Amino acid sequence: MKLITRDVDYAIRALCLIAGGEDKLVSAGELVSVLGIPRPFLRKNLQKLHKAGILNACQGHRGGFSLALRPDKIRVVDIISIFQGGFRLNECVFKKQPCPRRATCRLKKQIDAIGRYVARKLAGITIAYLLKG
Amino acid sequence: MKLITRDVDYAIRALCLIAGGEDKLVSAGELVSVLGIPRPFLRKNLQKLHKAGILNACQGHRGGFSLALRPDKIRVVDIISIFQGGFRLNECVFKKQPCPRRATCRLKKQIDAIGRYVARKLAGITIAYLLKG
DNA sequence: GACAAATGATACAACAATGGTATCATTTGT
DNA sequence: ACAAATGATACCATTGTTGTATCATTTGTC
Repeated sequence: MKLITRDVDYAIRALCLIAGGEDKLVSAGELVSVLGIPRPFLRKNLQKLHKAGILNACQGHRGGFSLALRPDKIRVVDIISIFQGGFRLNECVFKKQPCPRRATCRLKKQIDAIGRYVARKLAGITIAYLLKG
Repeated sequence: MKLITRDVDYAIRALCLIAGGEDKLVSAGELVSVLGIPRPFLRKNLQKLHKAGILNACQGHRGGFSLALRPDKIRVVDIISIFQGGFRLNECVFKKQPCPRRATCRLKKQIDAIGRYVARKLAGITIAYLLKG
């Protein structure tokens, strides 16, 4: 039950590095050598960030990636959404049926509230925030 | 990234029912017929709750389960711990190495704080609370 | 004591999610 | 033309979740 999975963690590290480059293009190769992360996995994940509109990509020789958004507009909750198809801590275990008992629905209400809190917190953490440490 | 998995959900429902029985023994069969849950799975999970000291079990004819603790002493966070071997929302993705970059550790601090908050909330939800809805 | 109804223990299996590989096509600076 | 980069896609290994199956043991009832 990890909040931050590997792909998300890698993505955040990569975004921090790319943000440090100040609009200079950063290639997957450079990121791999700095981060020590499996290259094909990182490449796949960078492509996802590109498709999601977080990164600009330039193909060809001397190509690479740069941020498509300002670092203070890139939020951890968005990265999680990209890699997990939306952020929810509280998917109902019973998708079809209505919850069989009231007690469980009372639980669901609490879990929903916790989920909203976590999402709000994760929306407050941006790449800019992580950089200025 | 579900906070409540099926086994935990089933366990909570079962505990609510058993708590309703007021120290009467409740058998797996009764729980199955009320909850509509796969019997062998429920049985396995009830055994876990027994080993964890949440349930008393009586073998033999007319046997079954009863609560080993008062309903206000059984917390959702404990049930999660039993089925997932401890509650943590924030396992470090890099177990061996220290976190390679400071930004990531700054993230970790935030995630840790969120994890503590969630654990505290889940410790506030007890079987007694769910029943008195 | 025999029997049936219950739990105890344990091993196995199907499925999905996570983490990672491999390959080939395409683009582009030199 | 060539090399260095990304784009697209398919595949694979490991792990966690969600069960199933089996047999042994206990115990109330006849």
